[in-house]
Amino acid sequence: MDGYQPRTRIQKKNRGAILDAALDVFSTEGFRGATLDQIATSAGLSKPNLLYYFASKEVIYTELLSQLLDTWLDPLRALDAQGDPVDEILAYVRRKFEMTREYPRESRLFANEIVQGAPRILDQITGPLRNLVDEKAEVIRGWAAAREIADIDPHHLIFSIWATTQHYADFDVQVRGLLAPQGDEHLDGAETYLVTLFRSVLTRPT
Amino acid sequence: MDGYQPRTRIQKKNRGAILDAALDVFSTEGFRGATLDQIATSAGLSKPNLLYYFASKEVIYTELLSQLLDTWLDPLRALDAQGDPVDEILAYVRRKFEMTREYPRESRLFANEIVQGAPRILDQITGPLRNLVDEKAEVIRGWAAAREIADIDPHHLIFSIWATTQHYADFDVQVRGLLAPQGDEHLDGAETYLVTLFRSVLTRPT
DNA sequence: AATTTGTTTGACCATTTGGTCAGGATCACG
DNA sequence: CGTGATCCTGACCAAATGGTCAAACAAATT
Repeated sequence: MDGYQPRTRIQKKNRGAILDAALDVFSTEGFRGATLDQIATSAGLSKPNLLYYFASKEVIYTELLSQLLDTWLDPLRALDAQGDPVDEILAYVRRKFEMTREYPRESRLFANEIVQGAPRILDQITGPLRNLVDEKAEVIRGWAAAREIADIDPHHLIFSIWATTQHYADFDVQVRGLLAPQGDEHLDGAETYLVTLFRSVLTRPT
Repeated sequence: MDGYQPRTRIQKKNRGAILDAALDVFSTEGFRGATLDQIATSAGLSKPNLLYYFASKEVIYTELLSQLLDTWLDPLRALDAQGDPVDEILAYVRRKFEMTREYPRESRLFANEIVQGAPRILDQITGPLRNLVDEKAEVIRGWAAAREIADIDPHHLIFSIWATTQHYADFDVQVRGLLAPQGDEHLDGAETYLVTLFRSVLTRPT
């Protein structure tokens, strides 16, 4: 997505620090809400110095987004048409959940972007994402047709997997507000519940 | 939440236009991303005129949020401990889905606020929302204990209902991008799917 | 050590933006 | 019709913000 290679050790360090700080700020403030000063300070740099490494605010943001999208699709890519249908889909649920657990900031960055109409990522959605989703939806449809899983719409199944897993990252503050004084333990309960939820609908008698 | 009563017909008209315009703008841009000029123009007023009706940007925003939260809770409030457990929960799913279908902008406004850490609504969440959720979760727990529904965690059930229904409003642009050239028809498929999903987990053999 | 290359900064700028204000226009009502 | 209340606007302001630039400073390289 971006041909840039850090040339020096300082570049590597500072670009990394900037992207990490930017992820913090963008994911909680959105693109417009974030300021270069915030990002710079959080990265331990001055604003002009930050702009020495990245040409503009926009460039930092799109860099983050494109880095993100790629790893974001990995769990779905790994869905194997040759495997056991129920196992494969439930394994996908688990991988997706692990992802939001491991990378909640990335999830929120993405959520911010989409909720606001995906102004800078729409082509990625109707392009690569759509291709992958259509491909895997076809696999799932095949399983349903062969009666290896219940007869359900693959796209809506995928949407519901995304929605339920990402919810714990994107709406984290609400979830914690409702479950306090629990800490992170609820995430284990969530995973168990979600696997049960999807196993139920996949294996439901028809 | 707000003791204001419009005194004249002009006030009624203009305050209404402002709130409607503000809902458009805030729900797609977030609080910081929205500008008073955008809202004023979209409402057909000048900026100073807008500020004649509302003291500040913040006031417009919080007015919207508090109006919203109240109606937002209605579907859950209607969950009746005396009714048939499965029917009650599935009816709740349908009501919640109707809500996001009818008020997608409100859903996105709320999503924006929560994703960004709920800075201006957190006390509403840990207060009224939490009370209601705890109350209804207790009802559901009772049904599960009486084996009238499967044994599942009520809170996670509620979260998954929220997540899946709101997904179609909050991630609307993504959903459409992946389902195009479909128009709004997918929403019927979504409702059918969601009812099936939750019926499956509620009635799953134990 | 000298020089080239890479890094950092303070000062600065133009634009955007939330908000103010004095005065003018319009409306409601006696 | 007159008058007080309501409504509206252009001009203005201070702060915030994305971004520039020349010059100082540090690292490598020879």
